[in-house]
Amino acid sequence: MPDTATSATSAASAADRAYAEIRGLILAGDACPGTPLREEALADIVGVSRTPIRDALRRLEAELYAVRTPGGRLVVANWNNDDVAEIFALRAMLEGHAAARAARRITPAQLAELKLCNAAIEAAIAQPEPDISRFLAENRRFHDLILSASASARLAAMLAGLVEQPIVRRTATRYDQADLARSANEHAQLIHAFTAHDEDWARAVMTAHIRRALHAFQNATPSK
Amino acid sequence: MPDTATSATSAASAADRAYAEIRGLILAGDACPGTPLREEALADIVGVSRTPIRDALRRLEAELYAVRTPGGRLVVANWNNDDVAEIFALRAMLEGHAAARAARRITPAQLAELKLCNAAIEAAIAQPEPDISRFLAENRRFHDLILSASASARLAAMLAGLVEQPIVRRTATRYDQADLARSANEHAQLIHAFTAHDEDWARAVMTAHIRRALHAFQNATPSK
DNA sequence: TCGGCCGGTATTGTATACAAAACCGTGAAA
DNA sequence: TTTCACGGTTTTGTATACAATACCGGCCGA
Repeated sequence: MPDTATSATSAASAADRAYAEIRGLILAGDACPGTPLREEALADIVGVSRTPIRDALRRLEAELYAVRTPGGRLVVANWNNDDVAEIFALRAMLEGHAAARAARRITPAQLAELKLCNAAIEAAIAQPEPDISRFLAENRRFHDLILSASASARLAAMLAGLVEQPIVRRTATRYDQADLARSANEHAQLIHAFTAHDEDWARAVMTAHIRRALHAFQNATPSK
Repeated sequence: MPDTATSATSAASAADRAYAEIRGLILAGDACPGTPLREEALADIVGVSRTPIRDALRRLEAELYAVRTPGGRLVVANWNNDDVAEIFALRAMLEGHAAARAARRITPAQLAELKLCNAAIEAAIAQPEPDISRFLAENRRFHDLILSASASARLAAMLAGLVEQPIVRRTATRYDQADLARSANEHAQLIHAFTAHDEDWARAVMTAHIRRALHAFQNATPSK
């Protein structure tokens, strides 16, 4: 079962591989909250020296996958439901902002690409047995296209650490066919807003799109 | 002439000092946009080895002070007026969100501290010759207090790389006495909103507070 | 004259060695 | 019994050496 998050084990720098692998350990639950992240131990696991491990840990710390104890040690962070809700709230704000910017700047070529992308999404979910992996890949591409149309490197950097593919997956796997169709429909609405270059419309649709995902996610993970 | 941004040269890790020093070089204009940031050269300047320099550069890259060329080299980023406007827009959103969260969670003790802080601000600007340095220090503390009352580590992390003290300084030094008073008045309004635990009010006042700062900044730096 | 190969040089990526500091168990004194 | 100090051990911080790769000049052929 290939996992989009934990793969990418080759053809990148050692630091990138270390980042992906350690992140995978955390997200898979192999390293539960509070587990110390010791550089040498991780170096053994990943098969590289401490230097790229440190690099990876700095990134994970910046994205709050790890937190620093008063003494300077790193441990796996504990994400409660509130943290996840906060991530969705921030995503809603920032992606809403991205959509607003994109509405003003999007080019006909980008718009065409967006339409093709959503067509692919509709194709993936139209079948009796929806292709969730393809839905996820194309969904991600859809949001990335908007982000690049928004032309703000800063926004892209801030969102990079916020879009947790495993969370998106957990949300999407709980979507029934109607939910998936609703998602594609919201994308279509976004395309209309972009075509009209209507910033407010685009922002509102995107915000609603993501806030709906939050509640779908919360229904998928009821108590804890 | 002590500068709040470039000082802090002691009693911290070498990586922290390197970060502060390199950041200072960029913000002071000693390293103009496009200048390559070579690790060894910076190591000589700061007086440490390449290891903490790399650490500092990774942070500066994450905060978009530096950008990476296709080949993996770092150069000083070029911030145009649009970038600065985007920073203010993001700050307005995120600090607005922080204010909303704080309105729900703030404790009486935190509220009292906030009142004291704004009293200090009012004292600093009430004189015929306003104490801008003190205004800046207390203003920063005011915003930090709200951030901590919002109780979101993620929000704090995202805002950390966004609040450019030199930009704030450039804005404040152009404020006349009426502007400074208006700023303190907006803080007072925030305190009222917090006292009433009115999220929407707090968010609106904070958003307005920061968007006004944007325009004050743009008036201070007209063309370029 | 121009475009593409090709080698030296500069620069970053990674590994390792050493220094400094934090953790933790032990034991003695109150 | 509790608290505090101490020393060994573990862990991170920094420096340095080496490897890999990108840059840039010149040279050659068209």
